[in-house]
Amino acid sequence: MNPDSILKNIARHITLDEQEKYFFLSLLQPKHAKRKEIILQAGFVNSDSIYVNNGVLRSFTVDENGVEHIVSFAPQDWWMADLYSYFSGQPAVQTIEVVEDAELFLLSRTHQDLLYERIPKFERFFRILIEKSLVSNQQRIIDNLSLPAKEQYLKFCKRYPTLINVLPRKYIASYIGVTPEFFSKMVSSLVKGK
Amino acid sequence: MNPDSILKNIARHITLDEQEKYFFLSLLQPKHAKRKEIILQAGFVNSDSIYVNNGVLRSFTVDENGVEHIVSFAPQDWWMADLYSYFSGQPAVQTIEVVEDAELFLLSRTHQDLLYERIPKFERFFRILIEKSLVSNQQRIIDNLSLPAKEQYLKFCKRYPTLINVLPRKYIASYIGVTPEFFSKMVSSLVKGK
DNA sequence: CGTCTATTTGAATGTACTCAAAAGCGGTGG
DNA sequence: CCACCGCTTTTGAGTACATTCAAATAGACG
Repeated sequence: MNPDSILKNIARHITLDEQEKYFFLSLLQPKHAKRKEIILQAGFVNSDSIYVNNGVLRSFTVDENGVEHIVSFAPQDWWMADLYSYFSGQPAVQTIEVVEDAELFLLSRTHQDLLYERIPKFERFFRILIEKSLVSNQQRIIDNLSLPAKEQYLKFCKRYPTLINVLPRKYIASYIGVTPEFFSKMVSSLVKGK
Repeated sequence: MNPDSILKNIARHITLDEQEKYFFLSLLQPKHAKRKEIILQAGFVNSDSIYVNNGVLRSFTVDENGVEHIVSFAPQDWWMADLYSYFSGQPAVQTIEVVEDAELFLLSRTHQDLLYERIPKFERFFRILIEKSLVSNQQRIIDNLSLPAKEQYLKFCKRYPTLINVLPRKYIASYIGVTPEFFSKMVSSLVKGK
């Protein structure tokens, strides 16, 4: 499995020499995973940060009525985890599942701590990741409060153009927070004009 | 203005000696602010982290129809900022306003960087703060997707018991994402029994 | 006491949901 | 290659949740 992409991902924020690169890569656990495969099951502790080398993941919760709610998608070059569980050590509230066959790199919490110790720059790297997630989560909350479903969908299209034709529509519906039925009607009303 | 509370806040995550405490406090700018006062105006760059020594703040955005949407409240002992602006240096999307007369400590970005340099432990402190915000924001997104307005309100009551009788109801309505009119009907239907 | 703002109430409307059923689509095995 | 199965998407009717607009009522403060 080719680690070029993850090294490039890191190089965007911090600079590593050859030895550091090597050490970092030695901490990763590569994993191939097929569509529908569960990477993390809600209720279990999430002890890995997951990097998506290619493929697509989704994370979701299941409410008391058994309805799934998609929290986020992770396309190529994204990191994913149930951060609540990851930070607190408590059982995860989210499930992480493969949407499109994927090559992943797993970085365990233990290895991550080791990494911080040996190459403190990585503190900075992951801090920046977290900062960015926080900002984008906040923006999502704002959109949720401000925008009707239609506009949230349009925004989604702009933001994840590569995902629109890859994801089942019902996943997009769930992400936006509407039923698949309503989503279908909404999209067809958009196409027809207005 | 008494800095005991902010020192206790920090002591929850990192340990400081007397000299470090003194240095930290020297970087803070105390500020008294009255109800309705704007601490940060959307459109301007947010270059301070704001600690609420007492009183209450709110942050909100204004949509294209001029409707306010409350992103978060900061009661006593909380930190607040427009993190998008703070991290990126771009104009803020949120406005921060005083809800109850407040005593604040402002920590400028410059001073915060100085702090990181002189007392690296603070990197850890603020990283933990950000991690916690991220987790709670994610939980809010999940609630938004999963729960009807009624249950979101009940959850809000449990989570911020001290705020319920302090905040104007229309602020809580806005935070939850409903109109004040609907909120009023919803609450009275809850009181009457189901 | 009067003014300003927050809250409540009501009627009409719109947005989104539920349930049921039909239609589409992709893969698999005969 | 076609028929069937399982799953996704669409369609429609009826319903529930939430909004808008207008107006009345209640509170807070000078």
